[in-house]
Amino acid sequence: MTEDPWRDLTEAVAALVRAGEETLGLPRVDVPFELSAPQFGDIALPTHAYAKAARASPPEIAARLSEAMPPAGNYVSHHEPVSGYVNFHLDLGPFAEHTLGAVLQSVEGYGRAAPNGLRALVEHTSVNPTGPVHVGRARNSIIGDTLARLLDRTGYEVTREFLVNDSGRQVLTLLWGLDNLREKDMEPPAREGEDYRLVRFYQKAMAAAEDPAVAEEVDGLVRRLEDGDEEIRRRVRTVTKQMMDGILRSLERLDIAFDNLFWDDQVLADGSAQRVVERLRDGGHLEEEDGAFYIDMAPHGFAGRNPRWFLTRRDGTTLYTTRDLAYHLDKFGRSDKALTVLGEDHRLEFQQLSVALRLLEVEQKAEAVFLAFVSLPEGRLSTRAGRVVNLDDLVDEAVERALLAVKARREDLSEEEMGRIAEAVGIGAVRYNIVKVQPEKRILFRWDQALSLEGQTAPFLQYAYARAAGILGKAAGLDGWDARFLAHPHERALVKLLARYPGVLRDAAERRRPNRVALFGHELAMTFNQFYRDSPVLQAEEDPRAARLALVTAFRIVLGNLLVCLGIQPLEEM
RNA sequence: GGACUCGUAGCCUAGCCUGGAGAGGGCACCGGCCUUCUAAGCCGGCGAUCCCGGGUUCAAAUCCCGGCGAGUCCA
Repeated sequence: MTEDPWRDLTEAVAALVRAGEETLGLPRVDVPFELSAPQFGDIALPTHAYAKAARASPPEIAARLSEAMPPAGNYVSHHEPVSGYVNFHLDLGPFAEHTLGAVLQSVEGYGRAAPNGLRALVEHTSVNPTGPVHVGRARNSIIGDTLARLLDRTGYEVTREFLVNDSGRQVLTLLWGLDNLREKDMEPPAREGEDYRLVRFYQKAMAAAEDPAVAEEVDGLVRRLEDGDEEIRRRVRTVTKQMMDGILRSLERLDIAFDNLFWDDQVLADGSAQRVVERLRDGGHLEEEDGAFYIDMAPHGFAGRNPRWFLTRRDGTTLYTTRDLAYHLDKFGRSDKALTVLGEDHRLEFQQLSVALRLLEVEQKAEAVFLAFVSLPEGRLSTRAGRVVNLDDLVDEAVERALLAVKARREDLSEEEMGRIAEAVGIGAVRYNIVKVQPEKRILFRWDQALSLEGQTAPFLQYAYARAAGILGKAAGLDGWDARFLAHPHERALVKLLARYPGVLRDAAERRRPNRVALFGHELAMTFNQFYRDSPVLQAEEDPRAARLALVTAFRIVLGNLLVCLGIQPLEEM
């Protein structure tokens, strides 16, 4: 049984409405919705939908319906008709008791659904290992990691996976660079780490590959790898591993980690990529042109400039798409839900992949979340062109700014404590500023925006958490409390938000909108700040004090859970 | 040429799936609040043709159609 106090309330309201409908002989109408304006109560039912059947005006219906319903219900103190709506008012005492009780009992478990017995595989980041993580890639990592956390909380057994593309042209171009370019001809690396050392070879090699002779050599490497040349395979793996070390270390600092790295060359080595091509060919789904195989997508509703989806090149080598197809089949064998976080440039390809999976008569469907690009004022991010903002630099800068802020207000803390807080604030700010924006929305990267520490940001939430922790640290603990002593509008608002938290997580997970959690967190923290101003806790009379302490305790638990769900560290002080 | 995504105050953004009560938040700007639990905060003010046009509906930022602009893709 999963705790969800808000659902309990809406069900109680629905029960009243059902009773009223029955008495009046009205058809059943769903969805009581929540209110934006508190002066109208807590939950409202618009009655316009009844108008036709009742042959009456909404204000009349509202009046009759309110009259016909039982005057109160579970968690509902009363209701009244107001110009076409029935407004329900929650009975704050019992509802607060129910909500706070649920939070205090479940603690970290509050907002977490019971295991559903299903395995979810979340693939994210999966960039070509050709250079350090830049902010565009990091958007994928941050949103992917947050989605994984959300699915975990909605009951899935989650695996986080990174598809390492170690058999594509890009990586082989890098390998060519290592064989043919000299380090002493290059600028020193921008930072420490193998990824920063190697990316210079990649950039120069890509430039060199403009020359057809060089491109020809790279093609040769691609062919040798596909033909099973062990030496090439081993060397690619070595380079890729070095690069991945740097990439994973950058992400680790943001508390982003993977359960599994899937090495792309595996589907070549074990023959599964070739087998997929054969299966499609045997099924009669492939066409051929000069030895290259493709699926004609035109019958499947694709009408672009070129509706052919190629699986192999003329020389028989596979394309990225083919390997991805084989990889998906592998994923399906290991999971009940396979979700991939992709750049929006993969949209069409993903649809084509889905068609191919259908042709293969695979039952499970691939799911994807698409992200719009992050760009700089001077253009798209490009590792190849060196037009990037590296994640490491962004994080360093954020932590540095956070450190200045801590130093300015907390001279009492030790250097070490200030450093710890700055790290959590800086990293939190970076994650939050990225995750708060809806995935489909394009981001124009601006330093001041990415580094912002005020307003709708992680430190705003962390600060509210620290304030709550501060109060609780000074209180002796929680004995008996009576929720009926909560009465102030801000207390009511806070209880309602705490009650809604489990539903918000579920909704964010189902709709793949992690930004909703981030924005809900802001609302929660903002409401707490108002409560903090208006309702003194420690100095209050005994009964309100106990009730408010329970509220603050519950708030700290819920905001803490929310922050962890966003990969942001809650801070006891800041 | 075709397809998909986005368009909400000077700037950023929520709401759109599932249509309902003066379109919610943040930044910037102006004015207030630290002798009481941390001012990374709070309160007030300024600021919106919800891209444009049509349609559906008692009711449209939200649904449908047609434009326009931006982004992305079509070995």
